[in-house]
Amino acid sequence: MSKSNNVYKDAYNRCLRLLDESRSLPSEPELGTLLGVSRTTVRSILARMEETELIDWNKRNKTVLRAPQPEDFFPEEETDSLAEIIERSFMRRLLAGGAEAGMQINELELAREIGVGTTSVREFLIRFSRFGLIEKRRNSHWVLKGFTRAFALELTEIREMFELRSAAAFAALPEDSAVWADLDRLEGEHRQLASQIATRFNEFSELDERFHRLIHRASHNRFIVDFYDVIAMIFHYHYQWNKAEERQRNEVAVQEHLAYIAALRSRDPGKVDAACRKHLKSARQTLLSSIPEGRQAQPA
Amino acid sequence: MSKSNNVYKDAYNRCLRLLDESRSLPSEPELGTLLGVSRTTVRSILARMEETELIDWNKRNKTVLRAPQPEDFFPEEETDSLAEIIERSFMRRLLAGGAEAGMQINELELAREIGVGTTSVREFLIRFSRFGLIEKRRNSHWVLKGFTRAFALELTEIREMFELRSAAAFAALPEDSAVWADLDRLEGEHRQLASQIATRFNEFSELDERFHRLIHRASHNRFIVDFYDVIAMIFHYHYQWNKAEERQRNEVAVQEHLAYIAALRSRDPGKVDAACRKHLKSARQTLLSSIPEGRQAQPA
DNA sequence: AAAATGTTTTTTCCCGATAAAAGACATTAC
DNA sequence: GTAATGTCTTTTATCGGGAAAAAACATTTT
Repeated sequence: MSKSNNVYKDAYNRCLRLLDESRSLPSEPELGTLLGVSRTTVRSILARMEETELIDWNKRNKTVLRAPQPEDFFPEEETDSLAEIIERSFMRRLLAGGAEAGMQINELELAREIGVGTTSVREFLIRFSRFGLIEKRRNSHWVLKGFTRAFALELTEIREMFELRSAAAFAALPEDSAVWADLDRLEGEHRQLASQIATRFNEFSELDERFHRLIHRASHNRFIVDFYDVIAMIFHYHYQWNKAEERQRNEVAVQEHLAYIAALRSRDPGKVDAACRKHLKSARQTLLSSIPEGRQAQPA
Repeated sequence: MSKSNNVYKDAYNRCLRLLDESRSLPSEPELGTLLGVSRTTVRSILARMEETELIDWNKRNKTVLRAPQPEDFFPEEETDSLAEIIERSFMRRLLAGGAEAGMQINELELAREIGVGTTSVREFLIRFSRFGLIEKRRNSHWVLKGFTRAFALELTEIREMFELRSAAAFAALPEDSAVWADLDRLEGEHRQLASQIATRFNEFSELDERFHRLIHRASHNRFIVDFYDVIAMIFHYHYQWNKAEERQRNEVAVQEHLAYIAALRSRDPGKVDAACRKHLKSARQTLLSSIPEGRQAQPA
C-alpha cells in the first residue's frame, strides 16, 4: 500500500472551499503556493474536479461550473497524515490512563494496534522522544517515563527560564521592529475574545500558542523557540482531554495576557518581569492541579 | 542483508579482553550483564570461542584454553552500529566544509553515498534534528542550517543558563549526598591529568564531559540533562577535526575545572557563580574563535 | 528451590520495493 | 521572453520481509 494520498485529499478539500469564492481558478503554480503543495498535486486536484464536473478545465481556463456539495469533499479522517494518526493514538493511550511510568513500549504492538507499519511507529517514537516522556533502551524496547508531576515541574522550570528571558528581549526590541504590530494585532484578538469569552472560551488555546510563540521568537535562539514545541504539545493534548474549569481558566489567562501585553508595551523591564512571572505562575498552577499526585490507571 | 551483527562482534571483542584476566568465565546471565547484551548473544560468543578453541565449553564449565591473539578479534570497523557510521559520515561532511547554510539534504543521496538503506538515514536525520542544525520541510527535503557562529552563540547561551543553575543546585546539595564523593574522584583525576598534561592532554574531552554531566545532573531536570547531549556532540566532533591549540586549551580548562570544583566545595553561591562563569566564558571563546566568520567551503 | 542451561518466540533493526508527491526539464501560449 | 502548461525524473513516505538480538518459556543442575 506504501503511501496514502492524504496530501492530495486534504489539498483537494481546501481547494473546494476556494471554489465558493470565485468564478475561476488561478494558474497551477499559484494554486500550488496557495495550497502549499506541488504542481503535481495541483494537477491531480484539477483532474478530479474536471471529472466530477466541478470545473471546466482547458489549459489556462478553469471555470467553476457548480458549487461544491458536501459529498464532493473527502472524509475528514482521510486527510490526516500517518504521523498525526499515530501521535493521536499514542497520546490517547498516554493521557487516558493505564500508562504508568516505567511501562514498556512495544513498537510492533503499537503498529498492529494502530494498523500501520513498524517503520512509521519507530519514526514517530524517535521524533516524540525529544519531549522527554519516553526513552530508548538500545536494541530493545522504549520505556515510558510518564506524564507525572515531576515531568510537569521540570517542563515549567525550563519554560519559565526561557520565557522570562524572551520577554525581556522582546521589551528591548527597537520601536520600529515589526513585532509591535504583531503584538497590537494579538492584543485586538485578545480583547475580542475577552468580550465574548462565555461562548468562545475554547478558542483560547490557539491564541495562547500564537502569543507565546511571538514572545519566544524575540529570543532569537532556536533552542528556546523549539522548546515551545514541547509545551504546545503537552498543552494541546492535555487540555483536549481535561476540560475541567476550562472556561474559568481561560478567562483568567486572557486577562493575564492583556496585562502581560501592557507590560511589554511599557518596555519597563521590572513590569515585564512581574507580569510574565504572574502569568507563568498561574499557568504552572493550572497544569499541576490537573495532575493528581497518586496518579492511578483509569479506563480510557 | 537486513541487520549487521555488530552487537555480537563488539561484545565478542570485549569478551576476549576478559579472557586475559581469568582462567574461566562466569555464568551466561552474568556475562550478559557484564557485556550489556542478552544471553542469546552471549551464547553466540561462547559458541564461537569454543569453535576457535579459545575456551572449552561444557555447560557451566567454561575454561580458558589459550590467550587471545590479535587475529581473534573482529576488525574495529565491524563493531560500529549503523547509527554511528551514519553519524560520523554526516558530521564529516558537515564540519569538513562544503556544507553551507541553506543547502538541501537528500536522504537518498546520503544513503547511497554511505552505502546504507534510506530508512536508517531517515531515522538518523530525525534523531539528529534535535541538535538544531537541520530542519525538515514536510513531504520534502531537509535543510541544513549550518554550523555557524549564530549556532554557537545560541548553543552557549542555553548552556550558560543551564549550567549556572545546575552549579547552584549542586552547591546546595546536602553534605551527605553521594555527589561529593563523585566530585572528589573527579578532582583526583583532574590533578592526575594536570600533572601529566604534556602527554595526556587529549584525554581531557572525556573527563570534561563526565565533569559537566555530573554538575548538570544536580539540576534534576531531564531537559537540562538532555541538553548536554547537544553540547557533547558538538564538542566531540568539532574538536575531533580541529586540533589547533588543543594542548594549551585543555591545560587552561583543567585549571578552570579545579577552581570550579573548589568553589563548589566551598558551597558559597557567589564563588560558585564566579568560577562557573569564568569557565563558561573561556569555553565560549574557544568555540567561537574556531569558527571563522566568513566560513568558506573547503575540500574535505 | 534457586539459578543455571537449553529451546522457542517475539521484537528490533534494516533493507528493498512501490505509490504519492515533489521537482526538473521541455514545450507552448501570451 | 516570461510564465504558463505538458511531460518525465527524482525523492519521500510507507510497507512487508528477514536476519540479529532480546525476551520468554521449559528443563536441568546444584
